[in-house]
Amino acid sequence: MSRGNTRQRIQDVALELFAEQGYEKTSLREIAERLDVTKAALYYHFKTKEDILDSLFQDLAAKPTTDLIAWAETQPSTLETKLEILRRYSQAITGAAPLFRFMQENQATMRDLKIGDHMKRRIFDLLDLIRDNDAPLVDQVRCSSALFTMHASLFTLQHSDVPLEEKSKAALEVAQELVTTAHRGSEGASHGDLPRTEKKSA
Amino acid sequence: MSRGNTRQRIQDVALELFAEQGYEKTSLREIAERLDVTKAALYYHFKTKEDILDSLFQDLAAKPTTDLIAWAETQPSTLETKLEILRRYSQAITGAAPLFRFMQENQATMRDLKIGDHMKRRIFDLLDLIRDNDAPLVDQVRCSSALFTMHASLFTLQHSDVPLEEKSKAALEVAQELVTTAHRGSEGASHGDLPRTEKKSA
Amino acid sequence: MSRGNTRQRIQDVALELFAEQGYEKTSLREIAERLDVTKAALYYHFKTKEDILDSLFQDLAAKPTTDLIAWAETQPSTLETKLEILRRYSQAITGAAPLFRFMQENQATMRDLKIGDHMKRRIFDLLDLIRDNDAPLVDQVRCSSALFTMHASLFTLQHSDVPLEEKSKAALEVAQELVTTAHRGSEGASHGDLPRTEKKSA
Amino acid sequence: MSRGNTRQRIQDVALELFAEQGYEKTSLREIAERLDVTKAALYYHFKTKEDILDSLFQDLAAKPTTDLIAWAETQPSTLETKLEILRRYSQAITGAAPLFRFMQENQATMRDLKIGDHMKRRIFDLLDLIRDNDAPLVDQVRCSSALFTMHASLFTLQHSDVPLEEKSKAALEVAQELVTTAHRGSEGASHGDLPRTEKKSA
DNA sequence: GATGAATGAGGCTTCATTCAT
DNA sequence: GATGAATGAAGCCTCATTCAT
Repeated sequence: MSRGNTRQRIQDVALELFAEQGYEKTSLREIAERLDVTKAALYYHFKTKEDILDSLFQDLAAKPTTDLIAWAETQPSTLETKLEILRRYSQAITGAAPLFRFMQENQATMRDLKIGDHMKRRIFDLLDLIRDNDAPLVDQVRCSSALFTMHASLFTLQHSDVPLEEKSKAALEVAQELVTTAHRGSEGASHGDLPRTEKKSA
Repeated sequence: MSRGNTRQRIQDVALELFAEQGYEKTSLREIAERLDVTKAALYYHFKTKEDILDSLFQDLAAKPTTDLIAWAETQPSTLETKLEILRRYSQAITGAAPLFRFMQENQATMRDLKIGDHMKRRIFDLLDLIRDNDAPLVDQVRCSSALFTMHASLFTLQHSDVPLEEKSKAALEVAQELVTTAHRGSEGASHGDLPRTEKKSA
Repeated sequence: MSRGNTRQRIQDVALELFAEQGYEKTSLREIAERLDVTKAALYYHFKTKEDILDSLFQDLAAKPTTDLIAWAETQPSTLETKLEILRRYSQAITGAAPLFRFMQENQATMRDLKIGDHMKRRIFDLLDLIRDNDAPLVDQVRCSSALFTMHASLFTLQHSDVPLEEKSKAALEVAQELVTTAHRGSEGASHGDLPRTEKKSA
Repeated sequence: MSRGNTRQRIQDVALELFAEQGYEKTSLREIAERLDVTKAALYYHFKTKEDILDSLFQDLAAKPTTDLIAWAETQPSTLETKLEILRRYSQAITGAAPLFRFMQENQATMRDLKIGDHMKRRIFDLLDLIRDNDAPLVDQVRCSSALFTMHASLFTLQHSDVPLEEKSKAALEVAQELVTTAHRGSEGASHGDLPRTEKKSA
């Protein structure tokens, strides 16, 4: 019956509960009960509670974000690259939505967790690829905001009627618009026409 | 020395610790020790742990946001009004920064707390005053994003060198820009002069 | 009923159980049950399990041994002094018999405990006051043996019929004899005949 | 490589860890990990944790001590015999040093272990062969002390610079001296002045 | 206005052991 | 000859809360 899949099942249930209730409020007892297994069984598969979370991070978020950053670092720092970074990041987030939701909503907790540091570093790396450190503060905020928009729009608000994918698409659009504006700004320059990001969707 | 101000001191320390470490990870023991007082003393001033948090909310966030919403509801739903809402909200946030930071970073926890509901309601009220429910999804995301931008820019990122007030100002600017874009979009078409917030950085 | 004496009662029961069963095999649950109190109550009075043991050490063994060493350091390093050290140490041990028995029988455990170090240091201090570092190995062993004799004779063997005080006295006597022999040896001296330790009593 | 020797390797590692850390604090997990084997493998070779210890006792200590006692029982109860017993016991101890060290340092634990009883019996048997039950208490303590001296001198003190064998030799010498003194005393008989050790305290 | 003492619930973790394969 | 998976018991500890004083 419970063949080799227990580890996976633990991860599934844990992610669900962590995302739903938060890390602290989810006890190993609860996870175990949900799986009809003893707490000790969890410890056969994972060394600590934090380890369960770490494994989720490794399995769901580590590779995509690492790959994205690696790819981005080989690209020229053009607007097109930045927009593509956002698009790919949007995909990464959507592909591991519950985990990213968890991170959004448990930031205080994350500060003492290994994955807190990991993620922080990665997000800063992304940010650095998107923004220009010499640009005016407003432009930098635009870029941060681009990232937060994607995080927050998906999880914080529950336009429950709208499917995730549409929200994701809309968030990406707004994020790209923000980065475009920032990019245009830091380039200095005069160009008659506005960054009509809306064109894309037209 | 510690005359009638113990209640206040409890609030101060609690807010500091809640913001720094999160709600769950801050124990009453810790608060009491910091004040050189017994846990039981806390219970003389507050009925429960959650009560301490609620009192902070009442004292720091309730009035400003309630007032803001009340005021906003008496205004016409013009772009100017919306921009003013953002400005005032920016002030409210900055005036109670640690508390808002706490909310940002403890969203999962907030879900089971009274003030979680309170704040959620208020933010949705604000959102409703800013966005047009019939507008395209992208515009709605712009408006949400405006709010999140103000929340997130202040607390999540540590441009530690930049003073809070400048960050606050920049965030407001981006937020207003987002709402302006959204507004322009939902109004359909023709409007002679854009609220070119970008001018400032020019 | 349980007025201010709970702390004391915890110590009493703990010492009894630690001595009887060993440190690891005595659980806080057991101590609590014996006192008809909850485990949490123990934690009101002591920060950790180890703390209970430490407090016993402080209350029963620290002062006597510290005093003894302090006194001994003010004395000349004569045989009389050494014999008096043994006498006083014998008293210290007998006065805190269960604790010393505990130490004897839980040496492996003591290695990871704070009091392990403390006691080790103290015993080595005593040893240094009794033996001569330049003396032949045999004499050094005599001195160590003197100390061990007092420890071991009291607790390891259960001549259950013989009262503690007589055992204590006999052990002291043997210990003093050993140190006397050692002392005579290190004093140089020429004695054609074998180290007839027996001479001493002649 | 690891042919039929796994059982042996388990014993080796277990003895090392038991002696180093104590019985309770050494877990089967730790032993298994050191051997790069699963805990379950240990159970193929031994029925319980205690069984591992017992096997060590059987393989290292049982035969030598049994033989020693058997031999001693065939001998006349002269001083020479006693001194020879000590010599042989010294060899036994030195030959299984880690195991004897373990016993020394885990006496509390040994009380609930099968080998605790075994060893206790054996040591008492030895003691009975060495001492005279009708002798004065002091002489009996001398004999116990002789045994303890050999145990303790080897393991408790770390004259780390002195090689084990020299310590062993010195300890044996002191032990023999103690027994000699005791023997001369219990022989009662005619020697002008008794070993009136009590004089000292007079 | 606050303390001292205690509780009950529950947290994470570790252990020796089992058993089907 | 050994593993993989799991269990049940128990360990230490922390927490929010209560209440008599």
